Amino acid sequence: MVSRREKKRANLRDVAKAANVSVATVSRVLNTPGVVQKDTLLRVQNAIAALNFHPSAAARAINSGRSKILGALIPSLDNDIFALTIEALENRLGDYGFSLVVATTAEDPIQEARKAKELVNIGVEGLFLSGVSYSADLHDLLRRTGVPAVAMSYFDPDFEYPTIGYDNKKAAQTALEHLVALGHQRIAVVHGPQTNNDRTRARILGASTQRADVSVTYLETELSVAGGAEMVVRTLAAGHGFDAYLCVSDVLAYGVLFELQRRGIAVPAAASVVGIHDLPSAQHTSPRLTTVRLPAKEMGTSAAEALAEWVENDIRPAPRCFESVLVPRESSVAKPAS
Amino acid sequence: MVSRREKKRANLRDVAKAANVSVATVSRVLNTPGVVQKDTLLRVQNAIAALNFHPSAAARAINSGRSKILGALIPSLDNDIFALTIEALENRLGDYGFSLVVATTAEDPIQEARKAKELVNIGVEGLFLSGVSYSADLHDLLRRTGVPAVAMSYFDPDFEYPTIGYDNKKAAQTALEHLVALGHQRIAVVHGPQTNNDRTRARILGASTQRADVSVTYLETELSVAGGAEMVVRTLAAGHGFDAYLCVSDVLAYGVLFELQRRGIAVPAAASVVGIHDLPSAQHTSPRLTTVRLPAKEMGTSAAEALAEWVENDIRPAPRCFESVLVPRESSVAKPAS
DNA sequence: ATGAAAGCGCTAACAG
DNA sequence: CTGTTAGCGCTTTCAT
Repeated sequence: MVSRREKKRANLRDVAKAANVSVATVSRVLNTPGVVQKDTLLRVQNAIAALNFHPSAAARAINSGRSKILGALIPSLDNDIFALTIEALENRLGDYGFSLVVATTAEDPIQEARKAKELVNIGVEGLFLSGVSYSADLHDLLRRTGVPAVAMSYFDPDFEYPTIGYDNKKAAQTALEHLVALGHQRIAVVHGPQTNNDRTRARILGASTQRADVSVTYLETELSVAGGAEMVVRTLAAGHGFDAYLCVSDVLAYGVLFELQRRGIAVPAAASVVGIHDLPSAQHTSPRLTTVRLPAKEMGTSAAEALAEWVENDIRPAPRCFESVLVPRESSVAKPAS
Repeated sequence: MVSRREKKRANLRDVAKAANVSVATVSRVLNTPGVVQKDTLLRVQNAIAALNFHPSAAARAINSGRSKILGALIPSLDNDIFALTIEALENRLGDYGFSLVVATTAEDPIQEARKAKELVNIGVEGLFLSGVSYSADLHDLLRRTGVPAVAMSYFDPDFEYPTIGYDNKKAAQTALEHLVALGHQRIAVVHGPQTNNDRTRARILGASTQRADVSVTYLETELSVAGGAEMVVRTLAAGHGFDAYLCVSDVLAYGVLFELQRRGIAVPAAASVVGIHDLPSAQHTSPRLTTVRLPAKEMGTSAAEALAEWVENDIRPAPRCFESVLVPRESSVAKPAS
């Protein structure tokens, strides 16, 4: 194996020498090509190509104070929930010349703060947060360093940082109202851990009703397909009989749907199931999943633009709320008169 | 809003001044604390804390030539297939002090080469590749720059770069043999696009048999749940009658399973379905999905260690092949005698 | 329009 | 054990 330091990369000086100009000129053709004479420009560009020169990002960063790197703090990649958003972020950021470094936090504030610090230390110019509940440590870090940050997946115009997300409470409300309108009265709300998860808490808040003839039972489990399945096993064992399951995430809904079917409980005939998110596969389950669509991709794209503009042009983005919309499909149906 | 450039970050010199030592000493307490005297050490550390000093990654990189950043080129985050691996990569890399920047390529060699170049330009010290088929451009880039790279999701001990993955052909073979052993004779092999995807090609190769009494039909579709579903719609419309569907990825299997059920074709009674991968949710579908387990997480962890060691200690990792194992579940069953 | 030269924040000899 | 001093590769005045 050849050593990987065989021939060192060409640098500004090399190019300057080759093109018979000063390093300053080379730097100019790189950054402000407009101000250099046509023929020198060409000569330098040729030298650059010939030497296969690529400016060192580090050296550039040290001078300009710009790393062109943004960081994203996300709970997990374990499920599709964030993957779509991350992909959208990365794609849009590319257009702005930013790279994205991803750090997972497992929804743990300690880890979140630690990873945030690492990101700042490697020089990220901005941060994407998931939700608005973060530790005092993270808060301090952001204040001290002044690193711009936008929070995604949540909307709160009063939050310290711009939020680009959706109204989680309303989304859950929409789902619940759908179920109530369908005549369901004993409703199970299946959700993930509330600790450190403001999205979940907001959705739980939304999944409630004043109506006396409707009972809502809140069931906490792991935020995963497995968690949803396990919840069904547990409620059935406890003898609960629910008309409908409102799952605060599609991932949970999948688990609930599958497990109900496995137990011979027909969906939607014997129980309705609705989710929140509208993951790509929600329209392919059998029956297809009724859910409230959260525009993960659009949100990612928008957040990317917002933070890029902020970092690049110092224009602080306005908070933005994407609408969530009910997508009625076959997993929910009117309760048969009993 | 306060400007984010209010008070400039403290630097080495500031700390040196505050601690009444030279910059070299400060640098030492940062890198080789062992060699500096106890009390000076303390003094410097206090100054560091007091000034809230954080070394500049860029400056460090420019000197040491080390960015402590690794890049990953992956086809997509759209489905769970790579998400688990990425998460494992990121987690393990953290232990080595490396950050991970993720770039998606949409399985397009042009994009792959472009993103690889970007990654190299921002100074990544190593690259994670997905599979072993990459463009001449990428190849050149790697040769020229000498950036270490490991290829994941594929095993080929003769590949130019170390591969850390699994035997895709064998995995498909395992799945097919399972189906054949069950007595199935008309088998549909559902797969994603072969173009630029060596994993898919290898699996297709594996999903074949010499037996004259078994017919295998290859069906190409989009690599997604939607693709699997659409395939079923198409084959049914064409009047095909298959005993079993061998889906070269769980994602496809989900789509096939769901769509068959929607059409009233009972799985496994009327048709068996098997996948490859064993995604976390495969054990929760109804019926649970028979699949061949590919250890995505372990592979990610291992690849992280391999590349970290290579970059850090210049020890080129040996190729590594993880075993795939059949996980028989309820979606496949012996063909009823007809 | 171009060049000379002074750094950016840090590491790494080399002295002491 | 600690300080001095060169750079690393680039951007940026300030001259010319």
